[in-house]
Amino acid sequence: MTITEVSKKFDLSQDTLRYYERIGLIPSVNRNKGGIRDYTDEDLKWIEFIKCMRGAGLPIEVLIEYVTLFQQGDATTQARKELLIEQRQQLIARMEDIKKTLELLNYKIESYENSVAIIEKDLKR
Amino acid sequence: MTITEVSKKFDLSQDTLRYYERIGLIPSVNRNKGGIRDYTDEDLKWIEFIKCMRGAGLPIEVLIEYVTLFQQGDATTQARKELLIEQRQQLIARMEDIKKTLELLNYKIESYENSVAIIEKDLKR
DNA sequence: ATAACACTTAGAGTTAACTCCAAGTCAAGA
DNA sequence: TCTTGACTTGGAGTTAACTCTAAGTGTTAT
Repeated sequence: MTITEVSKKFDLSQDTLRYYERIGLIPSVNRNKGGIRDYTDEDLKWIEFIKCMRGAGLPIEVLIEYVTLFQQGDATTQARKELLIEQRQQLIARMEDIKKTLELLNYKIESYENSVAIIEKDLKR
Repeated sequence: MTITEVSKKFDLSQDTLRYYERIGLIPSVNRNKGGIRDYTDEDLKWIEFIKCMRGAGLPIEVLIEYVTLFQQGDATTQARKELLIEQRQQLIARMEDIKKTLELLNYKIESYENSVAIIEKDLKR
């Protein structure tokens, strides 16, 4: 699969895909005779995983570490697991923040609804 | 209340507090005779609100717009309400992303648990 | 064969959100 | 009086995560 196809499939710019590869956020992609990237299914799996994690806000640095550990083989499974558990904790905390903020937003929006209602009542007088 | 006290109360650096004021993210704070900031309860309310919103990731630009609208008075209540509704939408979307990612993380962690279990079984042979 | 186009690399530039720094002011204590 | 320390301002520097540019190569359509 070419970079153009991958870019469309995942809605990531070609620049971003090359950048991710350059910094080691995805394992390096094979080139064909002409030196052009040819993504394998394995590569696509990585991209999907990384895109999901980035979408939730996991830092690139942490994800690079995960990929690096992965490439070091079976000796690092424990470390990888711990890394994921740590990130899960962070995500749960983020979710709590968002929930709290959503409640406050709901409350504020409701009060705006009430005050708008009052203004409208005023207009009808 | 002095900037030191506010900084401690909300766990925001003095630099951040001054920065927020400078860019109009909080309405400007009164100074005493010596030119030193003296935060009112009203100011604290704003800081608490902004801190909550920033904690959930609302962009500074949007929050500045909200503060600006607020300072323009009652004519902007409708616009402010719409702004909050829009941001609520965004937050709900963020939350969905995080939920999806949490599920994937849970699944991955579980598989690491299983593979570790297998390794341990191997060791016992 | 030549033009058009997608691709390559290395490296510079951008954006958001701080964070730090320098130079200066002012009140309070030794 | 002198020094200490918290504060002031304006502006420069930093970090993360892209995003863009330039210069060059290789494949395809006319």
